[in-house]
Amino acid sequence: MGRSPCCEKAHTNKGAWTKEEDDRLIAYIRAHGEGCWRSLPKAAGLLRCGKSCRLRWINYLRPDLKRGNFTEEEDELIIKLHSLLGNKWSLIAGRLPGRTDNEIKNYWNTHIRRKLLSRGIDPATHRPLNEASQDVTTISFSGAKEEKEKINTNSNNNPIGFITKDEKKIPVQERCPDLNLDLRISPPYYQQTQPESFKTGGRTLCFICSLGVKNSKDCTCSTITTAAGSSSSSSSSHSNSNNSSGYDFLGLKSGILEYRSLEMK
DNA sequence: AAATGCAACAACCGCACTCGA
DNA sequence: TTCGAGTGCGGTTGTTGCATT
Repeated sequence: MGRSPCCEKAHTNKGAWTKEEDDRLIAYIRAHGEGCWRSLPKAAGLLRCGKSCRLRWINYLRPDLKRGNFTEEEDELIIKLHSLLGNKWSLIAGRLPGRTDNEIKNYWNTHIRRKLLSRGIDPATHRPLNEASQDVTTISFSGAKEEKEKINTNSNNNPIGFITKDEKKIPVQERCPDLNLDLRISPPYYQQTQPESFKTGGRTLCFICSLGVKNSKDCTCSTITTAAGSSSSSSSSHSNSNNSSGYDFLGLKSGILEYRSLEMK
């Protein structure tokens, strides 16, 4: 039993949008608001798939979009965020008002990658190119489960986590080359050493929450607060993450951009 | 002027996640 | 608890326009 198609492909237009289609979509969303993308095309009189309408609106027609070239500040911010978040374009876009994930992704692939390469930096690892092949232990958040399964699968044949390639055994170390946080695994020390700005109202935020991600399955606030002797829940940490004493991620509150949550558009 | 190569970006596709019945 | 619809995300492809030969 396969997945049902998102739309009836036989009667939908594809390719570039016409001015008339754009106008219809804008008019419909102005009148009825966003949402119900599947039923929108029919209601708006468009021969388009709902996903296509959503994409067109989000990436091109939304009134709050900032068109035009990226500034040098935006460039640097994207690089910093990419070094922290990897290819999480929607999260990166959440930090750049008026920019979309698609736009940033395209810009990264066409401009920034080359810019970093010309600086001698590997765009995937944000390390000097000549260091790229060195042993690096990285931590992945999103793919941790899958990677664990892969490793378990591999371990059926080689329990120490080696993969075989062209008769060579290569240690599996760089599991997420695009998210190199240059972190080291060590006993927790945040209780003593974390700067005050990393805490909210006396509570400590996990890394995920410090990024502004809400209700993430990767959130470890409860673990941390327990460890810190607090009885507060992770949600209370979340609710405090935007207050005046919240973590100033990348100095955004006081720096280039105003702090805003990473809630999706 | 025509052919070709390349960069930029809009759009598509498939998978994963969330949520309600 | 399960399942399906709806939606979001990231990777990839297709199209267009400009530069070069």
